[in-house]
Amino acid sequence: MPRKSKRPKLTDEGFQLVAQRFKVLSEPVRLKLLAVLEDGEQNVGQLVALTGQSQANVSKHLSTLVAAGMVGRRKQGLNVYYFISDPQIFDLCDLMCHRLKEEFAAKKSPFG
Amino acid sequence: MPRKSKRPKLTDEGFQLVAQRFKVLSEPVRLKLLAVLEDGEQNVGQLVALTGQSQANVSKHLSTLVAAGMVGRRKQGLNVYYFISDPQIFDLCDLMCHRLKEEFAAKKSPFG
DNA sequence: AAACTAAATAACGATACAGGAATATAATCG
DNA sequence: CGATTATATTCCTGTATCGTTATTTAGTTT
Repeated sequence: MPRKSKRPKLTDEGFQLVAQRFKVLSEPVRLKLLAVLEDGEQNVGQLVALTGQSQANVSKHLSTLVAAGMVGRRKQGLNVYYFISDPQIFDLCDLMCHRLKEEFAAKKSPFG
Repeated sequence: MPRKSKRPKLTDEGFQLVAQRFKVLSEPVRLKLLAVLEDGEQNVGQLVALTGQSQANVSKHLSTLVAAGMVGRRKQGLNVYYFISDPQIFDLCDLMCHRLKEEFAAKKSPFG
């Protein structure tokens, strides 16, 4: 059955933009970075320690998140602090997690 | 500033699952297929016509969507009809689009 | 300035995935 | 049964991207 609420259809460019944005969230390390940053800003060294990823890798993923406008940066001395600049992202993650929780309701779940 | 609502942190496996799911939505053709299916079920031939993609490509993307549990299939004679099996997906897309609309508010927008 | 530290970038190999062309499967029709 | 139609799958090529190592840049300290 069709959906009730009519939604304006996107142009091809629109689909591409939305897809690009989903792609940013389609990487476990980036999701982990976002999750850590949800508790407050952290510098790169801290993020390396908290995620267990290499410094180079963390830096690259942070660049991606900044480019997507999801995260902001603030330089302070030698350190660079990153912070969530688009908290709406967590609404997306919540929705996704909610659905996954339903699927895993019966099994042993990776959701704390 | 930290977020107010405490959310349970995911395990590494959890992050991977969420990422996998976002990845399914990170492809313009798949988004277009979902958008078309929102108006009601369609068979592969119709989807090929409506998306302008090759039959093989449509078939492959549909497999991905089925594997992710987002669409279902129903065989009828020679035709196979696909339909949305997880309407919550559109909530995700709406959230994403809403955010993008804000960003594009001033410019010429690809959102009809 | 030289030495040191934190972070970013470059270069590389490996893997994943989109899309095209060709082929295979499956259901229908004659 | 053979032919035909709709869909799926296989094989291939190009491209993107993850992660590592090494290097570079920027800021600090002495």
